[in-house]
Amino acid sequence: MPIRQPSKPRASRPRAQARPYHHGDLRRVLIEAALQLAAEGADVSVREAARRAAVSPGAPFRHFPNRDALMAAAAEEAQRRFRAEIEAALSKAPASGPLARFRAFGLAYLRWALRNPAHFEIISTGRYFVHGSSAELTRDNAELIALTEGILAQAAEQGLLRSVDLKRIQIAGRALVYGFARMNLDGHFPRWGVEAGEIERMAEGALDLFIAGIAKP
Amino acid sequence: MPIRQPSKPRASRPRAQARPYHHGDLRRVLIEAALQLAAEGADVSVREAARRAAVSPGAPFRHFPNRDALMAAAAEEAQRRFRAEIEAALSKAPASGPLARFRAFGLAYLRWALRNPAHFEIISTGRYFVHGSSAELTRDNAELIALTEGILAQAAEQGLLRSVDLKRIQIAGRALVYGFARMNLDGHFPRWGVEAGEIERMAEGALDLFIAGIAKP
DNA sequence: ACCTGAACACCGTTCAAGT
DNA sequence: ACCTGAACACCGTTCAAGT
Repeated sequence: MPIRQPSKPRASRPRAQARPYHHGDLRRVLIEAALQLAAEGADVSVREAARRAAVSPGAPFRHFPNRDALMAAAAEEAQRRFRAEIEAALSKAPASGPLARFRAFGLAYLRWALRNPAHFEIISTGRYFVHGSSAELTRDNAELIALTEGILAQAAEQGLLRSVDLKRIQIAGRALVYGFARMNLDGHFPRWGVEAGEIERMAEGALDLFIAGIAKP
Repeated sequence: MPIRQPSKPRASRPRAQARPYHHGDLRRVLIEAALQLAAEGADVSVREAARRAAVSPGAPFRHFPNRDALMAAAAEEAQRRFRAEIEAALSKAPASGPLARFRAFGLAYLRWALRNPAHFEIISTGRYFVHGSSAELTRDNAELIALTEGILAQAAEQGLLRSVDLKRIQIAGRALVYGFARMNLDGHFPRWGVEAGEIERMAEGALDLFIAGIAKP
C-alpha cells in the first residue's frame, strides 16, 4: 500500500489551488462548466461537468436534484447576461422614438442570440427543463415582455402604428426575431445561401422590414 | 433444458403475424416507430425503436449506420408528409393572386407545424443529424424555397410589393413562421398568455400582419 | 442476407461510506 | 455538511455467432 502524504504542504498559491475535500464553490463551477460545454458545441452532461470540476460523478447531485435543475441554473445565468446586454443597448438607444427603441431591442436580441447560439438555446428551448419551474426565468421573461409592451404602447399613443392590435404586433415581432435566431442555431442559413458573414446584416434587414411594415407610412 | 417447439403451426393470420426470423420490412417499421416515439413526446432511442419492432438492440444497425441516420430517415418521411400538406393547400388556393398563394403557403406551413410539433422538430432542428447529409431533404427544401421565391417574384411583377428586396422578404417571412412554430414547440405561448385554443388564430394574425406589411398599400 | 445476444463505453442517479 | 466510489438501469454501437 502506498503511504499517504502526511499532510498537504502549504500551497504556493493562497486559495483556489488547494482543494482538499470540500470544493467550496462547486455549484457555481458546475454551472460554468455546463455553459462552457454548451458553448463548445458539446452535449452537456452532468458527468462531464463533474469531471471538469474535478469532482466525483455523484457530487453534483448534492447541489442539483437532477440534470434539469443544472440546466435551469445555467439558463438563469445565461438569461442574466442576455438581459444585461439588452438593457445596455436600450440605455444607449435614443429615448426619442419608441420605434427606434423597439428596433434597438430587436437588434440587441438578435445580436446576442446570433453570437451566443448555444446559450440562447439553453434559455429558449423547452427540451432541457420546464421553463415555468424557474421563478427567476419566469420573472425575467415577464419583464422583457412588459418592456416591449410598454414601447409599443408608447408608439401607438404617438400614432406611429398602422394597427392597434399591439399583442399581435408583439408576438409577430417576437416570432420574427426568435425564428431568425433559431434558423441560425438550427443551421438553416447555408441552405438559404446566406453566408456566415452576412447573417447579422440579414437579421437587421429582416427587422427593418418588419418595422417598416407595422409603422404608419 | 426446455424442449423447443418442433415447428411453428400455420399462423391463423396469413402474413405479418408470423415473424420467424427475418423481419421483412424492419427499416420502415423503425422509421415509423421513431416518428411515433417523437409524437408521444418521448425521447427517440434506437433501442426503444428496436423494442417496438420486437427486434434485438443490434438489429437496427443493419439498416442504419447510426442513430443520426435513423433520425434523418424519419425526417425525410416527415418532410414528405409536410410537403404533401403544403402542396394540397396550394392547389386548393385560388391561383388568382400571388399574395393569396403566399398566405396559403404560410398558413399550411404553420398549421402543419402546430399540429405536428414533434415531427416538425425532427425536420427542422439541427441537433439530430446534419441536414445537408440527406440529399432528399436538401432537394425538398430547395424546392420549397424556389416555390415561395416564384410566388414573390410574381407578386413583384404585378407591383404588389412595397420593396423589391425579395430575398429579404422571403427570409423574414420564413423567420416569422418558423419562429412562431418554434415558440409553440418550445412551450413559449403559456408565458405569453396565449391559450392552446387560440394559437392557430394567433398564427393567422401574425401572418396577415406580415403580409399587410410587405404589400403596397 | 439478416438477426441475436453479449459486450463495451458511455450517461443519470442513488446511496452507503468516508472526511 | 459535503464528497467519494460503487452500483444500477439506461443508451449507442460493435461483433461474433447463429439462421
